[in-house]
Amino acid sequence: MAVSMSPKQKVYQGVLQEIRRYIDSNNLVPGDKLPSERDLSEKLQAGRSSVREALRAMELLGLLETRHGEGTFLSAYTPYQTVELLSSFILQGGTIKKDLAATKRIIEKELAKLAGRFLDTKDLDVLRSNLENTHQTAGEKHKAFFRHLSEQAGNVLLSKIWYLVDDFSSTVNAVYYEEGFYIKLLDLYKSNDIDSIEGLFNSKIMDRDDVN
Amino acid sequence: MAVSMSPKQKVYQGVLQEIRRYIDSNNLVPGDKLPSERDLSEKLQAGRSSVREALRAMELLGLLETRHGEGTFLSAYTPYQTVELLSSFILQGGTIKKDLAATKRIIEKELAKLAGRFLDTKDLDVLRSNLENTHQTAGEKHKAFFRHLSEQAGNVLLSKIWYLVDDFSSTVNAVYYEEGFYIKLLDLYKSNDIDSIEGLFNSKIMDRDDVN
DNA sequence: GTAGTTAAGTGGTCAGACCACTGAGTTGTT
DNA sequence: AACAACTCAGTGGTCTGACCACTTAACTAC
Repeated sequence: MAVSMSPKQKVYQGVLQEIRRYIDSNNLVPGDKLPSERDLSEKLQAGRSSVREALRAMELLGLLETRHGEGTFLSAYTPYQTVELLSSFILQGGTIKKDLAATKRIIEKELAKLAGRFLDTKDLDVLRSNLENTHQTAGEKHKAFFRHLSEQAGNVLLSKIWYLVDDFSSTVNAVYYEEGFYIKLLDLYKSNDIDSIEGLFNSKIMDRDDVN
Repeated sequence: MAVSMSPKQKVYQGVLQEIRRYIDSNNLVPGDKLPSERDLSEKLQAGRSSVREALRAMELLGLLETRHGEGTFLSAYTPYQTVELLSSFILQGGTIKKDLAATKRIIEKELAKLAGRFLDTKDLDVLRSNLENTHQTAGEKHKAFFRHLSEQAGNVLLSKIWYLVDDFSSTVNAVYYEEGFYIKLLDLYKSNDIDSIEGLFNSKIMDRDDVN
């Protein structure tokens, strides 16, 4: 366990850092292969079990994917397992819930404004037909709606943050806006009135929380 | 490895489920103690290392807390450390650099607006004297300024996100605004004109990037 | 050439051994 | 009796070495 560590950090946490550094310095992208567990164990001078603890944790977070007999691969962030696990621990505190909802709304507002500059008629059609889809719940529609917006916003970082916050938010409850909200937003897009988006999002609370 | 499992589920995932079920059926609340690793290992007929992989993963998610020599305890779910880890991964990648400044500005804007509702005269004095500190670079002043604001904003999650974005941003170049910007913001606070903050941040580009 | 076999590499899992830390009981001193 | 020091069982932290299961590619036999 020679992974450098200042205080009483656990070995697996040190391994976590090292793996992160490795990914960074080698410019690995999703799909790329990581060294084998035995390799890592030797290079980092840590037991294989410690290396595995780090890898398993990262796997659960959706950061990487392991294929038996093949190896461990960096994966695009797919939070499925995380969501599923976290969702069963919902009972907790109000502060977090409040922060999540507020932060999510802020980010969605800004994504909406950013995207507004790039949306064309086709995009608006997609968004509208998405709202009319009867096979989705309101929560799913919301997600699809803003996913599309985030793709058009031209700010990858903000989009990723949205994914993250939205994901965590989902573990608490499905948050979406009242139906008229999306319509109004589309109207603003159509009339190219980007400046009014701020006001729309700041208008009185219109969130809906699934009872869950 | 007798934890019931349909397909080729890994043992640690089965353990995860069982622990979840245990918590549920025993009505454990944050602070309660879980069975020891050896107990779980025996009860679930799984190797201790597998049990540990599950526990470590849950720990990383912030679902539980382990105290050396004492045991493993259920903890209140705080997504913040997870956010931190995931963010560090999200922040890797090429095109993101150019989004950093924009995202940072957005978050700072919202923090400024949120904090505006809570700032008192003393806070304003602190902020002002901070600007007049001659021992700091413009980048340091900026950081201190918004750190204070983030503390007053009352949204821990958004603050955390700011920290991360700001940190990463620092590794690229020091980003701050022109001196008049902060003064104007303080004036808006003094006159309690929160609504104009949006406009201030959206006004023409006035960022300064250190060449670094 | 193609099908089947083999071997190396890799993740999956387990058992057992120590170490380090905590807390409660035990002992010893005053 | 009160308090300090010690002891020890319980628990997490870590490592090692051993197998098993799966994948891939090289090799062999036809």
